[in-house]
Amino acid sequence: MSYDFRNIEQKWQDYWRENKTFVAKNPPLLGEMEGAPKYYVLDMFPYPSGAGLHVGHPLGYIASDIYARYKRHKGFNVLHPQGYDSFGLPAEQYAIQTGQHPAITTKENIARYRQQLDKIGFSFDWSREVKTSDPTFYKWTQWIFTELFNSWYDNEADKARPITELETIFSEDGNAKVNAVCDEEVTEFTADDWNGCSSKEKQETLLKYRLTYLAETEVNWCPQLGTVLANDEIVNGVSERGGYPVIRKKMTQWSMRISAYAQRLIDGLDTIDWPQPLKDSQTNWIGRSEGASVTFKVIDSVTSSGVEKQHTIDVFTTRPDTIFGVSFMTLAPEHELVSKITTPEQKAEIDAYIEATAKRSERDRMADVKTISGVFTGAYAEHPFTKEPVPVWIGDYVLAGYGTGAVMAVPCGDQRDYDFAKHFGIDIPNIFEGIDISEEAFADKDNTIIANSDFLNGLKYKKAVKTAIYELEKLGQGQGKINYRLRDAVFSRQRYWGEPFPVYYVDGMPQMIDLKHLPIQLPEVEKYLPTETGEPPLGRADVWAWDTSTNEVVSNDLINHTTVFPLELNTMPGWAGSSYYFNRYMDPNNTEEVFSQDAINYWKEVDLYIGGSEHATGHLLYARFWQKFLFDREIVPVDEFAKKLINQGMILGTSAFLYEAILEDKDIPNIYFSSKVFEQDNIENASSWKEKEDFFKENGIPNEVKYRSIHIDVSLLKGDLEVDIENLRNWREEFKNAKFFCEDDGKLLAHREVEKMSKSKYNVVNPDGICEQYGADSLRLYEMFLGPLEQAKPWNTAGITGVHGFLKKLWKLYHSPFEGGKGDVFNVSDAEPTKDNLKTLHKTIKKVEEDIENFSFNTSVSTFMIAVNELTAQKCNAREILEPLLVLVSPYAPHIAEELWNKLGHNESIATASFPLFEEKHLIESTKQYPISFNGKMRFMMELSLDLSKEDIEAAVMAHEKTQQQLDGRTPKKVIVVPGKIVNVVG
RNA sequence: GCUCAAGUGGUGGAAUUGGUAGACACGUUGGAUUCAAAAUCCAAUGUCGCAAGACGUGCGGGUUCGAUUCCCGCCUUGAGUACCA
Repeated sequence: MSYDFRNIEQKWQDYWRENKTFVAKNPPLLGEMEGAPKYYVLDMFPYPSGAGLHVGHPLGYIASDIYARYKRHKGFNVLHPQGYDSFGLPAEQYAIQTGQHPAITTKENIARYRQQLDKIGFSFDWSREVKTSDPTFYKWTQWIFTELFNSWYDNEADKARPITELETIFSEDGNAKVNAVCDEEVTEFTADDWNGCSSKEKQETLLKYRLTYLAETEVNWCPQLGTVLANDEIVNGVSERGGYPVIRKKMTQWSMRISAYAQRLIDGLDTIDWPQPLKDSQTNWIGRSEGASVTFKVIDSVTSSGVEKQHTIDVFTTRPDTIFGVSFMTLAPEHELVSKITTPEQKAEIDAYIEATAKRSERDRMADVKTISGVFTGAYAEHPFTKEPVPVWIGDYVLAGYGTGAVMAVPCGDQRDYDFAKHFGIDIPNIFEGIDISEEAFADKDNTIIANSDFLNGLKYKKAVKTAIYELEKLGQGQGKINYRLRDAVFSRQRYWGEPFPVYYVDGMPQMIDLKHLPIQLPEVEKYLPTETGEPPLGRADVWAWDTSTNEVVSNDLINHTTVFPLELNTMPGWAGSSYYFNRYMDPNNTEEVFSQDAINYWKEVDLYIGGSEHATGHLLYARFWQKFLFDREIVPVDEFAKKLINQGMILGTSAFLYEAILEDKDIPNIYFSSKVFEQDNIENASSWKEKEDFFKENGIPNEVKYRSIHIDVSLLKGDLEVDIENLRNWREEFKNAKFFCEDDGKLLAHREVEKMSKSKYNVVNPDGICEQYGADSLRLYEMFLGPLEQAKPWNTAGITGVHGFLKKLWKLYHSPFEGGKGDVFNVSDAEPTKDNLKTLHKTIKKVEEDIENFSFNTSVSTFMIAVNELTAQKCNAREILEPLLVLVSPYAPHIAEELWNKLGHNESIATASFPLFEEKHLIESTKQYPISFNGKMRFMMELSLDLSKEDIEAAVMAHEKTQQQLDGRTPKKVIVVPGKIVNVVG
């Protein structure tokens, strides 16, 4: 009987499902897992796109599955769940185009994903499946939102606290003593002020403290998508999805006060085992910088509107030591003070500049960083120490969104200020001792000695900073400050296919709907576009009002603003559900709580999280934020959700291209060039090449033509390069009647390039086809064999024959009688294993165990191959060897392992078997002799076996032929003896 | 520009307390088997050289008896990030 992987794989996948082999147990129902340590292995759950899985998707899942299966063999109670991040834009876009409800598309896509995943033989506990778009799941997303709303951040305790405690403080002491993270413009009030406020006034004030709050914010608005985007959803100034332009726009939006957690998000990185590049990019994204805030008074504030008032400009600087180098100030064009301080003479010019900048998109502004532009406002500020007037400019190199949107410009110490000053002929005073600044600014902190700066003269950077801050504080015009780049996260999206907010509005103030009435389910709408009046899609719903007397969603017609109120029209962003789903897996079917305390205290956190690095500043940052919040509010027991994280590398596709002549005349058939003639004969530039001219003449092509390379589907290739012309003609219309300029042998060759695997590049390889042809075990082994898990690597299906051959050999090892048999009899005996058999087995145990613990899955596949080759050569059929070997292989190739395990007479799944114990004594081998390096000092190397005594080894060393030669009869001074190691013999 | 990671055969990649570089696999070539093909098996396969041998881990130095591995300086590629004051 040969290795019939199709039947074997189907059989065992059915078996696992029917026997609930991989269902994880929660306390108190642990059963035989009582007392076993827990281990939680998690994959980043997929977005179920319409395109289905390609071979790149399962890479991380296979790795985590191997680890999960290994941990089961090691006796752990393993939680290894899977689910779907099923809210998202593609389903909504599809709905807009087709009218199909996103829930239906999503359901279909999930079914397809599940089918594909099942074929690969993962040990997921599907009884714990979660879907973010499922009301039983988003009920808890809504609840966490209300918890955030009902919390504020206390800087003293450095944690989130219930908002009711803040109300108590306000009613007793006002807000003077409260040190909270809140909106900038909060004014001081006393207990009496507070108690005298109306309910609405109180709500307005509290909103400025809540961890999720409504605010008029400048947002990234994408008109084509009709929605707001978060910073991490924008790449190079255009939307990540679709690549549409993004503009700045003011809107009332829900925001999350993630900035309250900025420092803890940095500090927490030290406590978790995540890849350094990922930590770096989070640290970068949060962007902590230490410095000072400095207040400049505006002189003689007679403004264009004629009103006189003392204005001040606050700036943030990391270089307060350079304050005597200030020769001007720059405000962002959007700065609110600009209109107030501009002099009448400058008003026209300023207005023109602001208008010009506003028109430029974010992208233009970023692309064009070299051009220096700005306008003088006519106003002057007073230098805090010298009291000299400092001209105030506006310029678009200052960003409204960072710091205070204003800078004190020190041209001698900052290149941008320097360029600006040079361009507009502003003074560049030098405050650095012994530094020439005639060519460029001097920004090297370490070598700074301050000069021309009054009390700072002669000081080095660190001391000067301290002194400057001290002096500023004395004046009451500044203080030390830590600034973060991280902004609060906008939480509203103008979309249909997302979690609805559990929020209704009374008199314009948001009210939370209590947990017992959740979930608030998405209403039906007849179209998924924003309304004609620009409201989000939920504005189209007829039944979308909240009846506070019945606590039900009712028809909009009933809105009376006394008992029935309008509901929030926005929905939550994609990262809402993914920010806590890992906790929900611990107790996914709980209808009373998000998870029971028993469950969360048992599983605690994810032990191993595997996923792509593209989530570094999105999902992984938000999830850490929510976890810290839930920890503060004592809903979870740990404040980091994942102890260890691994980024699997991307699997790349090898795209195929043909060169196409760009023809304007529609009557001429399309012309495509084989890659070799095109590249080697340099067709693009060789205009007078005879053969090409003939070909062009024949086909009526003008000689001056431009070319481009176009993707063709990789499935159209025969072998590596050759294109199947017939199939190509049938593939797409443009090739039907095309002409092909081929190689001399008549072949049409494609040009290949490695790129990201994607449907639009026609380079995807589908895992289903691989499973069909080679089996899931081959796919699993091959994905691991390709290279290190973390590394990006191109896919090449051809190589899979290697691991497939290994599986066949493995099968044969258990079946084929070695002498003269037919090879179809199961042939495992109770014979004593030989020394060589034991050595091979234990070598393999050691290596495979080390490899799995180090996540070097690629090398253990080689180890298996070597083991099977050796055992075959040794004609080993001893059960004592072949049984543990299966356990080693089973995490990688579970189906074949189950089948052979079953044939060995086991009724239980191999998943319940223990990982074999490694015994060093079996690695004993006879003394191995290495070539010896000789360099006058006489040192020699030998690898010595373990079972020899010291005397034996010394005798072996002395008897060694080359040692004898090189010692030339002399006695060595020292013999370093370490059994099992290579040793030096010093002569 | 800044930060990080990585450079080893035709290809994917192995080897790090410094110790026979190229494991394992793909590909290629030759052979066996076959009417033929597929499949399978055997052999060869870093470069130059008939050979002996020499040279070889991006480049140039250094430490060492010995360097893919450690140190210094460069080059290249990839990823992330960017008027962040």
